[in-house]
This record gives sequence, structure tokens and C-alpha cells, in this order.
Amino acid sequence: MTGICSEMKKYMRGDVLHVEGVRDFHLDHIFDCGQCFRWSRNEYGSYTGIAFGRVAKIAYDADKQLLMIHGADEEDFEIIWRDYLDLDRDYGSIKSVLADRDPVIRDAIEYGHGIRILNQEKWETLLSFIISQNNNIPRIKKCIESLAETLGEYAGEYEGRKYYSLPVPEVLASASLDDLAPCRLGYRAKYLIETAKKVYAEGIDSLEALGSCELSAGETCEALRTYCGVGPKVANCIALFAMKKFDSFPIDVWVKKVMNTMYGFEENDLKGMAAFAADKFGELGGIAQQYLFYYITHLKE
DNA sequence: GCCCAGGAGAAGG
DNA sequence: CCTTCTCATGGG
Repeated sequence: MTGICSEMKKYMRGDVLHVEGVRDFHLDHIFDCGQCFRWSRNEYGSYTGIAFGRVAKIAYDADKQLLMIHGADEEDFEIIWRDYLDLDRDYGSIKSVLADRDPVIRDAIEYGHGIRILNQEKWETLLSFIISQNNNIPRIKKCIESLAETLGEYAGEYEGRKYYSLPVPEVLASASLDDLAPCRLGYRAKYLIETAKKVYAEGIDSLEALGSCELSAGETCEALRTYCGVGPKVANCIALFAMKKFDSFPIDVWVKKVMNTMYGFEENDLKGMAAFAADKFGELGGIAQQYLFYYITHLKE
């Protein structure tokens, strides 16, 4: 957990926050490993997106180990981006531990060496992964953007584009299927409304509380599954991407594919795969899952 | 535990 | 064009 944080040096240059000493970091790996849907790649490899109501453009220079965040100051960095980008975790150590476990994960780590698990907003992640079910990533992104533009809150304009946060539970809870029709969510629309009603009724704090470090990944997932549209896979994603449950191991079609073709499991042996991951990767299962996901989804390109 | 509908569009042939 | 697949879940 410590490791690199003491070596990070931050300063402003114009209106761009600079952070030196950021290693084990690659924007394409981070934003294209299936964990988030609200960032888009610019020319020259920077990414623009929105998180916690803030619009930012993020760039990284690997040679200088230099992270640059446009639209952020040092205070924003401390209250949002430092944790969001998981900069205080020592991925160098994590990778060396995982790489020794077996040759497949070692190759996957080499391939996606700059992956970091973002610490995303719980409500946004809950909505996003309900939308993600039985869906493809380009369309998931469109659905989420459309939901934000239709019912969300204006968050600012950046380089000629307007950005919106996702609707708060209260707004989505009172929305009708007709209100959501423009978002083209398909049968997931009613899941979102049901889930929003539950979060609004119980209070957003009840959702926030599921991220407590007192709860095991299993307990967190069990609680998440009480929301409509949340099954085992989606629950594991939320636990991993918004609640720091790093031993969660979401099994989607791509992970099934890796487990089938590279580890020799039967296509539908979910239990075997989960048990294998728990045994092989343990408390780092979720991070291993991200390397494997990035590996299998990019290998053929 | 098994099976299948439900919505829409991206990807591939 | 037409078919298949898509970061699964709920309900019968």
C-alpha cells in the first residue's frame, strides 16, 4: 500500500496538475480493461472523462513517469484523483506476487502491465454494471452517456463538449419507462428504476455502507444482490470496482473464455473457475481478473 | 436446478 | 442483408 506514495511529487504547471513518480501505469490498460465506461480516448492517447462530478483530461508520459491531469488542482488530486486512480497501491509488488503463481497470469500481466483498479463511485458503478449485463461495451457506453444526458446533472463543459453526471437515486426512482426510452436500455430499464427506488427508500448511505472494510467480499456481494438486476457477476464487479473488495473475481464470458482455453476448464464450470481463482490468486483475485480480461480481449488484435 | 424471454445494436459472414 | 453475440438476470 505504501511504496510509491512517498515518492510522488506534485505541482501545477499552468492549469495542469503534474504528478511525478507514477509507475505501473498505462492509460489504455486502465480505461480499456472493462472496469469503467465514461472515459474516451483522445488523439495522442490522453483520456477525457468524468468521475465524482468532475470533468478531467488525463495524460501520462511513461518515460518520465509523469501523470498530468487537466482540469484539476492539488486539492482535487488529494480528495478525488489520488484515490480514484489507486495511486497509493504498489502494483509492482502485486504483479511480482501474481506473476509467480502461474505462466498464464504472468503473460497477462506483461501484456496489461499498466492496469490499475479504479475506485469508482458506488451508485454509478451499480447502475453501470446493471446496464452492462448481456450487453457489449460500445453500447454500454452509449447507454450510460444517454442516461446521464437525459436525466443527469450538468457537470461542465470541456473542449466543446458538455458532460453530465448520472441521475441521483431520487430522480431515477421517479422516472418512468417512457422517460428512459431515449436511452435504449432495453429490458434493463426496469431494473434501474427498481434499484433506484430501493436506494432512494433506504438512503444512499445504505449503499455506501456495503463498502465497509468490516464486510467480506462475500457479504458485500450477498447484500448487493438484493438490488434488482444484480446477480453474482454484477455484484462481484461492483464489489471490486467501487468497494475495494480485491478478492472478488467476476466471471463473465471473457473470463470464461480464458479459463476454458488457457486453464482447461469446461465452458460452464463456474464453480470450478471460482474455486481455482480463490486458491490461485486469493486476495488478489480481482486484480488478476483484470489482467486476464485485458489479455483475452486484446490478444487477437 | 433448468430453461428461456427480454431489447437493442455491434460484430461478423 | 442475415445471423450471432454481447462484462447475466429474473421468473416460470
